[in-house]
Amino acid sequence: MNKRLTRIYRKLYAVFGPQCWWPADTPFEVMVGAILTQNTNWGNVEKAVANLKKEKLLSPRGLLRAPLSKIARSIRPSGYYNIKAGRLKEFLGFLCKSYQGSIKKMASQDHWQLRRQLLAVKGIGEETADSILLYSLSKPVFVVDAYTRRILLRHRLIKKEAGYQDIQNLFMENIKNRVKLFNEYHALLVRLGKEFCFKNNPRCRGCPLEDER
DNA sequence: CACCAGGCAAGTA
DNA sequence: TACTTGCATGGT
Repeated sequence: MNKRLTRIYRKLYAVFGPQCWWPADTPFEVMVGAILTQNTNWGNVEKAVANLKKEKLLSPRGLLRAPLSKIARSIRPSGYYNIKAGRLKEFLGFLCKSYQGSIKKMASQDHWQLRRQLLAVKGIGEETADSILLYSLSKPVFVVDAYTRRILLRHRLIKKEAGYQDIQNLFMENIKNRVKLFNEYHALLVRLGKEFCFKNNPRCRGCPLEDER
């Protein structure tokens, strides 16, 4: 157990409390949200998801049936809407071909195997795959995103050359392998990042980890 | 006006 | 392998 990572988690949890991620009504909604939130503000994703619900498109069958143009129109607020509409279709194609459109069948697959399959889908990279595994299917996989990298860099826990796998391994080899822990830890890092760790403007004033650096 | 947000793929050298 | 670029909306 890495003391530093454990201490940071305890401190964040003490300050912010449980984050209860992922904010969605169904596992499928989590998967769709994971694709829509790529390099995009979450508030815009919520608007897109609301549109999909309104159009009755937020289900495997709904998205499968709908033409690309209709999906694109619905998810417009989330940005990159043409790209993302295609990515949703790609994902649906995978879900149907490999698991007959059944989330349940998908969930019963070994998660490292499933991770490889997801990465083979055009439009699903490491963060999106891991978000689906952890937040939709409750698999013990740590999610790494831009905030995670930025925060670890500022605390000198990683080098700037560290890749996704390096960062994921750092967590998975040094904290307890629990879904609940992975879930809350990543969500807390995002929470911290949103409030105190901007790209070119680290707002250290008042940051709960001020004395950690 | 500039910059940012819970990335990814494709092109280039 | 290691950059670079396109994709796009909405908030600050």
